[in-house]
Amino acid sequence: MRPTTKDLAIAAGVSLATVDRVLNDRSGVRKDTVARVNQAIEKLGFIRNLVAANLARGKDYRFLFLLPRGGDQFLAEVVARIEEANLAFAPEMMRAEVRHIHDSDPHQIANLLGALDGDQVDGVAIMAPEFPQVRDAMARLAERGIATVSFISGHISSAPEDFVGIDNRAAGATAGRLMGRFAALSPGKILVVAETMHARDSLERRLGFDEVIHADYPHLTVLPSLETYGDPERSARIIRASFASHAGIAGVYVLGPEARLPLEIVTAQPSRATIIAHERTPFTEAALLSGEIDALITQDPGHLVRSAMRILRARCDRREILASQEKIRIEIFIKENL
Amino acid sequence: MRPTTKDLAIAAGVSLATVDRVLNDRSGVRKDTVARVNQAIEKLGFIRNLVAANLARGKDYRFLFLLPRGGDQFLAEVVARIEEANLAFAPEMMRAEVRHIHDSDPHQIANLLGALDGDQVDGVAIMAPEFPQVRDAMARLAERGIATVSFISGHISSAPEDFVGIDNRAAGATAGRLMGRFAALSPGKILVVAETMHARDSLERRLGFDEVIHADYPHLTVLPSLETYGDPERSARIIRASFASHAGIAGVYVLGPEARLPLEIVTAQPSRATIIAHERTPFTEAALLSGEIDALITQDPGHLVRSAMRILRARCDRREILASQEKIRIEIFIKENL
DNA sequence: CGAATTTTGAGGTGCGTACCTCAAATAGAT
DNA sequence: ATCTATTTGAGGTACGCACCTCAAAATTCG
Repeated sequence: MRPTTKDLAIAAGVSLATVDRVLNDRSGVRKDTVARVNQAIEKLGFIRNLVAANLARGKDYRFLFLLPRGGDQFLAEVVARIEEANLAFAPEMMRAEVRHIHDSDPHQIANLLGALDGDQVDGVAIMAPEFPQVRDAMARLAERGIATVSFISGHISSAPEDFVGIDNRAAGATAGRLMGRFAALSPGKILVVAETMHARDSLERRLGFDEVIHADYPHLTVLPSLETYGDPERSARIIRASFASHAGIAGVYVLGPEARLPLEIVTAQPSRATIIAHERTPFTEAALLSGEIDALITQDPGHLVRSAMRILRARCDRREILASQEKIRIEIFIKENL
Repeated sequence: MRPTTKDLAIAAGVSLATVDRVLNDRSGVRKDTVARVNQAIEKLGFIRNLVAANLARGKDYRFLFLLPRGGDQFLAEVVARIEEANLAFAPEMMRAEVRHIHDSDPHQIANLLGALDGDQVDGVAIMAPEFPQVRDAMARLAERGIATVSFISGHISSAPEDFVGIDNRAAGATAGRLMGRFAALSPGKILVVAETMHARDSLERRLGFDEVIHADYPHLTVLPSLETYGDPERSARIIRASFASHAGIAGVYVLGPEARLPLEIVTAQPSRATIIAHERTPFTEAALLSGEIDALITQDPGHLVRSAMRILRARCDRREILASQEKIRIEIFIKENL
């Protein structure tokens, strides 16, 4: 049987009350007494029963996901996974809600974060670009005892366990390598399509992509990024124009999470270019199976969500996380392993 | 606040004892009373607090992993992940032990399973080939209230939630597709190396591999599988012989989880073949980074272990599992996304 | 040295459920 | 209607811990 607080008290020669004070680092215990209790913890291999602790505390964990407004399919997947996680984690007393933000308005985000009530929310996962104001607001939340993580995008410079997502540069490099290996050996041009290149994520992907292509596939020329701004007409115009003016387009790399728009236009072209896109959505999945696109670089939305919740919870409990479980992989999907 | 059993009792107009009987479906409750309680559950949206339930029951979950004897690096990874999972799941009162078996001796395995004591073990994850005796023994365990899952290999024909692992045919197909796309366009031969082709997993991988190559890359010829039997001398001999007798080997596909032996010999050959192997181990990882091999098809050992434990636990609690979390992915690693 | 302060102990209550006992109510059989 | 078997209720204890109070003990300070 696992040792309990009672065993600890006996072993340390103190009372239950003192053990309790040490465990929950409440004040009013002399340093050497603390040391004695900690020694007993070591010696007995005491593991605090979080289950019982949370029961006693009547604690439940309430988390908030701040996601950009706007409806790309990837985001929809994320939201669906949050719902799913709510079911899965309900027995463990965890709950998450989604709130949408304008991800280009740091002021609004900072305000929202500042207004959060520690009694209502235990942790926040924030998907937003890296604004100083947001960063500051997150720091202040931490001071008020509300846990935070950056989610999918932004603030990657922070410690790895403060960020739930992939290294976008590596993701771009992965795309680059696949493009290099999949595309024909003969010289050709690569079209890069993004919703916007203002997002740091897109820049990093492009960076990683270019790096690999330049280094190892000099016969391929990467064209300047096309930006769709999410506008169907603009997309159609600029992509068609590119195909028209550049003969020999060997590959298309669709950077952003919303691949549908560009893909519909690209696949309508007569060319037989290698196409690589990001994120697994019903649309990209179908396109991969039908052979319209060649590979998908993804991160698992379910994993992202659960990881964020587990990390937030570990923070609330001041517990270590299991790093290997929380590492988000850059996944490669082709038709066969979908 | 979430409704408790007390609220349920009031809402159903029965006592706590009766609610308890219904929840844990103990006998001694009339059908219509059961119905009344269930209605109250629906109406209040009662979610049973597993945390409190397990506390009250003083329950901990003790699982057993039956793994083949023998020391390939992949297996070592699995064992390491089990250790890790023990730490991570300790607060949730789950524990797992490893026991090694002779995976070619169904009799011994069946005996071992038959001798398991329901008071000592709550669930078993079994990694063994598909023997009828083992299957029967597993069925008998289920009758005695001990949960079972097939782990990584074997009994894939069972329901998906009885099997923790990947579809090896799809994994082979994935390898085939990558081989087809990575290897040069000119005709060439593909060497396939396995420890043994007696294992069903190997057969399925080969099957999937061949399927893709034959269908889409007719210029590639897949040679008969070489079997190393885990013997270094034999491996060296047969692999060198193959390289000597076949000019133009364009690719090497290493089937089994123990890639080290064949890889060391293959990479010593002067050829510049595309090399694809399975499983991520310190060795294959290094080989991928150094460029000696081109791609790795893997399943995440940590995920496998945690998934098995979560599934076993859900079975013990007679709970649904979250299928999307337990789906083991066929991962593709190249240098860039390692 | 005594007073003020800090540290510690003992004990209680509650979290939501499991599980047990004993008695009471109800149903079914004769 | 009487007896028996079944079903139900009331209440208690326990699980391991959090958190509270009050008093006793130890320590520090002037």
